Amino acid sequence: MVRREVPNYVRIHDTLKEEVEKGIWKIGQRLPSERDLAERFAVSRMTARQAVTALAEEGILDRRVGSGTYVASRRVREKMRGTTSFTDIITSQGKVPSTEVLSYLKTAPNEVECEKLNISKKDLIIRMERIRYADSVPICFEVASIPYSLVRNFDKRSITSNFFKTLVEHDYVISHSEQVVSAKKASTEIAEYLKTRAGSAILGVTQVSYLSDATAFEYVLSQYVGDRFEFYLER
Amino acid sequence: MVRREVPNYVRIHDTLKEEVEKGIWKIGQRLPSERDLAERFAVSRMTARQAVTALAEEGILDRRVGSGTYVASRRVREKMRGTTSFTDIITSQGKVPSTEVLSYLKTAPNEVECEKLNISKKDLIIRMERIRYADSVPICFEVASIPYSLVRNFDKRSITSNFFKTLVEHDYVISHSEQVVSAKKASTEIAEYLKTRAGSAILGVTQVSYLSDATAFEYVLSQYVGDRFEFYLER
DNA sequence: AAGTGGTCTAGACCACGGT
DNA sequence: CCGTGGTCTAGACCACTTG
Repeated sequence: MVRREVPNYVRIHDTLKEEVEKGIWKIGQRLPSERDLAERFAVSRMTARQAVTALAEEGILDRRVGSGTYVASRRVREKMRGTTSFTDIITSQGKVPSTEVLSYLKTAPNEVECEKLNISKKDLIIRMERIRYADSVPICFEVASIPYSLVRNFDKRSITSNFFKTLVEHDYVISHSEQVVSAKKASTEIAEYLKTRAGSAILGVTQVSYLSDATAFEYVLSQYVGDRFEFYLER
Repeated sequence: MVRREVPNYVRIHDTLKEEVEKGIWKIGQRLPSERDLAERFAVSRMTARQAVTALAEEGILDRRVGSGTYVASRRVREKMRGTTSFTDIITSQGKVPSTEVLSYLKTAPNEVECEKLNISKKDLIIRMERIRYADSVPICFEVASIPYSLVRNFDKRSITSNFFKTLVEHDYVISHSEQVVSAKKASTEIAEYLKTRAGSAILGVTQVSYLSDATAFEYVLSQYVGDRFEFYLER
């Protein structure tokens, strides 16, 4: 066996996923059987199967016993992704997302930030306030806090825009996030930022995101204008 | 091979899960290796592995390469369960949940109900309005709609209380649900039901639940008092 | 060095669906 | 009937941790 950096089943998974995205396999179309895929990739059926299993769990493929494996509908595929990023959600609605950075500070963490990020009061954080827009309409005000130790060597732009992507490019492995969703009323300050009235309904989301070693790398407090945004979830 | 109703790996999964719940394997304790489990259940390692894989994906077990498979912490296990039922959430906060049924009708569906439940205007539904309490404090007003065809042979009580359990007992297989979460303000009527002020913040959740054959079996519109309830999610 | 989980093989039999 | 996915076997080698 040749020395591999990536397991065969991951390679097959990625290849098939790419082929579905490129439209080589159309929605609803039947893929080659597991036996044929095994032959194509020169692996055993169990290995090909492991790749297909992952794709089916991601909602990209749909298995039917006795019939075959099919490309799942786009609707199912998008649903399976679950709550996606702000950028993705706005884009999928045919609108143009944008972000205004109101502030960007290197500072000492407050008590909530210490607790959520599991750091000490002596540590430092980057704290930034942003407003997110869809077609120039303000949708969300958010405060993001990031341990400074993690981003010491990053430039500002790689933190303020697509921070997740930056982390991945530096070989950090993002694991999961916890969210708490609640409803409240807009404060005068927030209402002004979001061009709505004080006391209007706000959807509040606090999110803590973790790396694979269980380090909390970001704590975000978001406030969405109630009548301009809603979350879709599936379980 | 003996005729099986249940695959071996499911049987092994269920047995191990039960043993973890009973405390036969304590939190943090190492389980027998996959090879030992295979021997114990008289199956191949791949089959034992399939059971352990499922348990690891459920967050019940924690695999460590080169070390072993361990019982995950309760915290992880509970988080993995994701948003649980109202009853579970309230109970876990040490409060007593209760439900008041305001109305229970067999009636024609409105347009939203037809769309969400994928039925025709000629079909009938059961529609019920309920208020849910934690320690006698109103938390939520909800309207639930269920296709009548599905519950023709059920008595009222088996529908109004723990409907999901009733379905399972009648061999229906519940698959998944879709939810949309939003924030709005309380109407005068809802505020009265929930003993709060008109215009106070409300967390709105609409949920459509599906059986394994993709039949929608329940559409629920819930309105939670914003300052008495919040949702926890993990992805 | 010994044991663990991660990956993989080259087969096999089954129930189910009709591509 | 024939091909499909679902399940299963009895091995194997690897990289990793050290119970």
